[in-house]
Amino acid sequence: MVSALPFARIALAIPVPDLFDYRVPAALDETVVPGARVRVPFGRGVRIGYCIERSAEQRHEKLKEIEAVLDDAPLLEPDLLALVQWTAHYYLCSVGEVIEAAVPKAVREGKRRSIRWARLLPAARSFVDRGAGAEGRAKLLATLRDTGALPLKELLDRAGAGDSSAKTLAKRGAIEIVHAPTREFGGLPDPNATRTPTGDAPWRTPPPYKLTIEQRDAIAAVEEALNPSRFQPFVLEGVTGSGKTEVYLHTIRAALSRGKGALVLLPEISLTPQTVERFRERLGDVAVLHSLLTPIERSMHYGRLRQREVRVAIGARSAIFAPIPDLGLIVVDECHEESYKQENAPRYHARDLAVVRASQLGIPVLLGSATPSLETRENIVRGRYVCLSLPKRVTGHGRAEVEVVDRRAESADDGPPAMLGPKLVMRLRETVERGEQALLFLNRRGFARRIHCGRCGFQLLCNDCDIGLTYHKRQDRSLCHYCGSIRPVPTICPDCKSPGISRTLPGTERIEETLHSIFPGVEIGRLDRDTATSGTRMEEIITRFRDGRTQILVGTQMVAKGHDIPGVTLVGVIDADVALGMPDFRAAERTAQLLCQVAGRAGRGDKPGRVVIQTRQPEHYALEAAALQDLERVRIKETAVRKLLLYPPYGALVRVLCEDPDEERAFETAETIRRGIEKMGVSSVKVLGPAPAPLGKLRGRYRVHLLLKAKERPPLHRVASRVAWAKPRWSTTKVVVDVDPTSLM
DNA sequence: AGCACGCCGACT
DNA sequence: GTCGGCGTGCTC
Repeated sequence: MVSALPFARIALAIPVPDLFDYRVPAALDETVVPGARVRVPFGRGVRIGYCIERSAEQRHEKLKEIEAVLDDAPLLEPDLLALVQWTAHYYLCSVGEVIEAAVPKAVREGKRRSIRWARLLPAARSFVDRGAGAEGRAKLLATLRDTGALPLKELLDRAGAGDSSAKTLAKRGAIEIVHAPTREFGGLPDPNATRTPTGDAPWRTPPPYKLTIEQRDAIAAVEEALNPSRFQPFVLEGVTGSGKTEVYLHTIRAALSRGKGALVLLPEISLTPQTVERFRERLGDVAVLHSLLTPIERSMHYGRLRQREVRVAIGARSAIFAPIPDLGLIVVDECHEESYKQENAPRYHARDLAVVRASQLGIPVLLGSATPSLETRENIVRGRYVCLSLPKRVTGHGRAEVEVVDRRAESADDGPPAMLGPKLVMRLRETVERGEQALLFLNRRGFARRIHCGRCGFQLLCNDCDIGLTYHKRQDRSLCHYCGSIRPVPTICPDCKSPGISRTLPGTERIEETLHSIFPGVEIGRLDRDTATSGTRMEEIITRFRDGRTQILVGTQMVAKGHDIPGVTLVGVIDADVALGMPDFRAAERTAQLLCQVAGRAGRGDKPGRVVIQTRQPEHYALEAAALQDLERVRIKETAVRKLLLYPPYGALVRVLCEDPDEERAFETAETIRRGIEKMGVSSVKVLGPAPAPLGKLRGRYRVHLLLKAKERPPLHRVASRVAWAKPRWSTTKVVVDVDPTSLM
């Protein structure tokens, strides 16, 4: 008997800082252990919670008793329990809230419709039986030979054998027993799937090409941290096509061959069937966790990982909490991607949690990107992260030639500039005439971003949001890109009754139309949220482009990030100033990253690529950096400003957002919070605001924010914690505390 | 977060 | 008269 502490501290999915204490009845004394899922009385109902620790001290008058423990074994292993607690503390939310985000709903609610299946293994063919009980085993095998796989219970019934026969067969390698959903939920995932190889870990299919020296060096560096295992973050820096994935695959295999599991994080957007297939092809069975899974499928993958039936998990943000026993390696691909930051509670950053989880476990973590963030770069400079570079493109072609076009010069003579300037049109024409393909990027969808009166200046705005409506021509309607509300477009100005309604600031829809008129007969494609309405639609558009049917493809972020869009000989950036003009201290960095990413699509096969970037600020360092494909320039340029203003990576940032349908209340709340902070007298924490957020109103709620900055994190965390757990004066006001915000909108 | 209690306005 | 709006407080 280990401990018999009389109480247990339970995490519930309620946004209060404290755990809830309960008395542990004698019957449950041995099963209420940290990580156990329990049912407890709460208020006048019951709830599911998680034991965080046992305790000796009664810190509450009247304690209720735990009603039941809901699983045979604790649901959360010690490693995840530690991660979940760290997350709650750091991001200022309750442990229960983190668990709610970490564990699939169907698992939390115990809806695991998974059963034990028996499946025939190849070894059964050459299986020679001997010893006692051979008869039962033979019957069992014969039954299984007809079907390949059966639910264990059904198999035993049909064969009239006991489950000890099955156990023996499993031990001798003739069959295996795996957890999988019941037949009505899809049965075994793939009866013929190869299990993730362990032991000698042979490739399921061999590598497609010989590794470069840089790849081999990178793999060796990670392997060195794998054996013996130690905490070490690595940054794998390399452009698209430089062979990052091959490094992931080799290092994962190295982890597997040491009996360890591996976790791969990808941005949701690049978690496509092709990517997943690539991992499956080489590694065998992997658990895939993405947003389109049904609850039961999620639950199934969760169970298979927990049972060690699969040793590799691939998933988006929330997969950072995947239950992988003996985790040996974490990979975060495209680690600069902002989609790793969750934009609602718990507002964690999966890339940062990956480093935390690796540190807690004492294992290496591999952060891959062509354009690592300044935070990551700074960690390299400070020697915390080891940088591994893959400079060359495996596929051969060299760096693209980048032309930065000054749109002010182009438009000097004849009136307002066309979105497609003469230089870009010329390059497009050359490309089309050569029968090659071009990719055009504009970070603005719809036909026109601004609908306004040419006479009095009236602009059509959203009723609920502080933003102008965008005209969409195909639907002939205007819509709000934040709340999605739709309105008809007036033909006369509602203000001055003049008939001159203008639609300016062209988006991708408009560009597509213009291209049709400039290049009649040429197939033009468009890839944005309006055309790629589903995964299938998106694949269709990309496939048409890959096949060469589409000659020019226009698109938003979608053409820059993720998605397997092939290289082209011309990449055009229609308006680099869109990203540069964002009201955010990261605007320059983001612009440079984005431009480098689109430019990275230029060059195909042995044909060199050409990039044309249109801008009104050609002298801006973000554009210089993009032209030279050198993000280090951005880091060096930004250093002074960010140091001075205490912005990351030279300071820690917390954003406090106050929302209320009443503007006055939103502002008052922010003001009260500011005064409260000042009263704390923590001089090292600087408070900016209250100020209206850049999106001053969203979905009918006014938004006022504060920005808290500090050179050192601990005092900032203390202040932020006070703010996070204080109750606002009005029940209609929502106060959001965002630690390490990525968006300041 | 839920959920109940409680206190004021406009309906059968 | 009461139905229901949401503002307030509590949950171990």
